[in-house]
Amino acid sequence: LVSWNSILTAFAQNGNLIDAQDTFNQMPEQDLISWNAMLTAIAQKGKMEDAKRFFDEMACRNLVSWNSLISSFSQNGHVAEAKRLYENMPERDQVCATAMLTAYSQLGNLRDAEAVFSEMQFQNSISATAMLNAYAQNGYIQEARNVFDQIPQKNVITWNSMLTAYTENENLTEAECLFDKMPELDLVSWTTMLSAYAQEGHIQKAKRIFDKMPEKDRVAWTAMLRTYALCGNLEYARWILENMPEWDTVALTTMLAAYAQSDHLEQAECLYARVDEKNPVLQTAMLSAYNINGNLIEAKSVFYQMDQRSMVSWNSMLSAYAQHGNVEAAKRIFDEVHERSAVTWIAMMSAYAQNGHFREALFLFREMNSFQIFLD
RNA sequence: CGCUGUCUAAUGGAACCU
Repeated sequence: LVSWNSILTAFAQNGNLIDAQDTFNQMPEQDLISWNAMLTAIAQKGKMEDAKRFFDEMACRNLVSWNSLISSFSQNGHVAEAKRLYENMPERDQVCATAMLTAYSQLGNLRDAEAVFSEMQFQNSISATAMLNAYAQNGYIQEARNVFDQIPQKNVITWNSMLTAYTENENLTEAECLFDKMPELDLVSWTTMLSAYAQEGHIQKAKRIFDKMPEKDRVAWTAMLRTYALCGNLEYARWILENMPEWDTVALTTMLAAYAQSDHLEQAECLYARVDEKNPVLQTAMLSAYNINGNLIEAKSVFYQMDQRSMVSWNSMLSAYAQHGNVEAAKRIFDEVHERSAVTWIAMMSAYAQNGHFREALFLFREMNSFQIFLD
């Protein structure tokens, strides 16, 4: 049973829902762990209606079942639903409280995050770190630091969180100071520091960090690639790409964007052609590379080749039409798209504004507020 | 009897608008 559950979990973590489902159906017996693993697999895919139905069908549930469902709701942006479940739970533990805390924080709702934290029966270092991040992400560095100082057992994640608190708030001096004091450095610590230097334009320092790293993963390589891209050194950026052990979508999109933003569309095309497996994210990156350079025809061609058109690709097409003065086409996309983010709304508003339709832009702005779309 | 393994919460890189 344990091995069956391991297989099930492995599929779930790869996002392979079909195989996970097969495994679940084929195993000789299922225990609560199997049900929970299956629930998580469905929910992580964002199929929240299915997840809820599965949850309701479960013969018995434990805290993990509840926590899994609640975390998934909040991670998929349905914080209100997560909150409803949270308040109806038979009992609560630190896991779901921490998940709610993070959800509130990401909505900018620091009050509720604080409330959840202080109502917790036992605060552990994970929940405290989540609170630290909540303060930091909403701009309260000193409060974050206070939480940090009060955590008795700090692990690498705690230290990394404080490091990010400083770098995200552009306090490089404090970040450096903290970095030097850290008892242990992992990939995240190094990469955080590297990106901080990159953001401030300290290319040499970033490179020095990169060279000092005892080991590097794809994230570190991509961060270094991005560093060179940001300062317009495309050759070094490409060199990094060619030397990284394994390419992934993020590395490739970073390189494509770098080419597109500096008028090297041919290079972008060339790199794109070299990739065998073109996934929707990569296609979207190439599409917007064309759009940045005003090539609506090629952008459309990529767009129509895609079998899954993500919201990001729709947004890109919308603003491409707007740039060409075709407000009607932009509006058509806006109306027909089945999912909108804040970016969609802003893109449509500026489509109106850039083409002189100020009244429509204002109307849309009011409509957006009534839909409770919040800007980051 | 004890221990170990399988499910849920905290930190780093990219593409769409401003």
